[in-house]
Amino acid sequence: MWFIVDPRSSIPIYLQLVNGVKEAVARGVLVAGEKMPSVRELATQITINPNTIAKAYQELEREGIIETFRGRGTFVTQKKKEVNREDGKRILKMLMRNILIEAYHFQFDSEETVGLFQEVVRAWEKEQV
Amino acid sequence: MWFIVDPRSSIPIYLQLVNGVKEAVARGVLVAGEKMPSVRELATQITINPNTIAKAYQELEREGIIETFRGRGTFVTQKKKEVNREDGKRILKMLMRNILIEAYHFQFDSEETVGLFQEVVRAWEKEQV
Amino acid sequence: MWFIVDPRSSIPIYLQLVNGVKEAVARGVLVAGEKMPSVRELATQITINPNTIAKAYQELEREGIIETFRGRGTFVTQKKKEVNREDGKRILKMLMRNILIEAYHFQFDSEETVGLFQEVVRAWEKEQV
Amino acid sequence: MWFIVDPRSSIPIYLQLVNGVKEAVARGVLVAGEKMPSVRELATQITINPNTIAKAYQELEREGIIETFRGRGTFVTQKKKEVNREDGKRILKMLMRNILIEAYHFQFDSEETVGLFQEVVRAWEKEQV
DNA sequence: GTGGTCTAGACCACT
DNA sequence: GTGGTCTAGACCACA
Repeated sequence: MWFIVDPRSSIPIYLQLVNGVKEAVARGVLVAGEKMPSVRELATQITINPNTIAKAYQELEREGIIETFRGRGTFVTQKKKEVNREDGKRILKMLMRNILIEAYHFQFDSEETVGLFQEVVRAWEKEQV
Repeated sequence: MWFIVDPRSSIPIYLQLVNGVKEAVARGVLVAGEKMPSVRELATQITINPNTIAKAYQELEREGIIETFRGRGTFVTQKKKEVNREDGKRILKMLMRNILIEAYHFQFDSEETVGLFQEVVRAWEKEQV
Repeated sequence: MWFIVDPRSSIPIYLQLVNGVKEAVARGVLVAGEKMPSVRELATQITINPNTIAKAYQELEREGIIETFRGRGTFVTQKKKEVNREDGKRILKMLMRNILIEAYHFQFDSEETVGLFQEVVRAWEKEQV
Repeated sequence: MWFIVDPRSSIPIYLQLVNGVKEAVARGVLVAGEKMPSVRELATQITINPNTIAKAYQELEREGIIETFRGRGTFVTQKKKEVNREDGKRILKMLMRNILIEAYHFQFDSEETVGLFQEVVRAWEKEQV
């Protein structure tokens, strides 16, 4: 299942859910148009308060990943959203820079780090549904 | 100076400080054995609550980046710390995976993402002091 | 047809219907005495839950826009309804005030906003059937 | 005071707060950089649950009207935010169109409606602090 | 049945 | 002291 939340993690539960859904969509586990479990359903399934689930869903809706239809439920967004790739590039670059900093302190040099990244990419591509 | 803290950012100020120092060390701006500014000094310099600086230093000490000698001050750690590279590998892989998820939602494919990473690495290497 | 309902919109579908009918009447597309499609008919035509259509018709009847004659169907109201213009004035003023607030946050000044309003009025008058 | 909320209104309390703050800012009652009352403070003052206030503040932050500084409080945004005036124009036009529809049903003709709008604008300008 | 709103009350991280 | 998160439990509007 794509929703494993660790209530003891320092990452807020609702964010774990948001990330989980984003990952599931990115991996193809959740496909466009697919119905999401209802707030209550998911809440009982993973024994999390419904309000917390709702908060996650609202955040996901703001990010354009899912959309809710009043009275009918919540669904993975159909149409590809418009993204600002320049913004994306800036954010990705920052994240990547952070990785290099972390890598340094774990005593990985640039070459090793690039190798590791390629390894992760290969694993990721195999995982795609 | 090597730290710019943005009080507007959603990242806690003390963490911005921690990251700033880690980056400065990684880039070679701060070198092993170098004296860090005192908490009080830094606090007035960047007009941040001293408690916040202290918390950042505490965290940096916990991570083994700096060390404090009572009465003498705080210094960038001399001896290379022992790190568990396996732990590091696990953490780096997770961060890299997250990048791939983010990249997907910004509509970057794997190839572009790898390219971007190599670009960032090259820029990083040039920046080294 | 004169109603386009967007199930994605945050405005409830039944209200979109109400507004659609009110607009059609105001524009002269629907004229006094004209027969409205039956709930059932409309429901299949625009694939909306009949209950939703019924709720919209109920609201329209409450507002005196349409009237139902049992066994004969639903019609756009014939006789001009009596309205409390003072109430109307109050409501319109409040709506207009809200527009000024929104305009401010979109960085339109009063003059521009009035100009825009006049533009909308001219467009509206041309649209009349 | 700029926070009068009617718990019996059909408009959600948190939205009434959002609109109230937007109005106060537009009128100049709240000025850039000014400190907002703390969530708890406002909650006790207007006897509304703190969570509800927090929700309103979060929405206002998303809209760029206010900004929060961790541990210090919430403030009216300093720098003018970048807005998409084209989007604004579209939204304002739609709101204005709705006014014309409402006006029709209250039996105001275009001329009267424009007159009323100008009246509201004049009153608005006088109200500015 | 679906999500949205609200309350009461608790705990925590940050400054 | 500040906002952020979470729970439990309730009520309501919408389809």
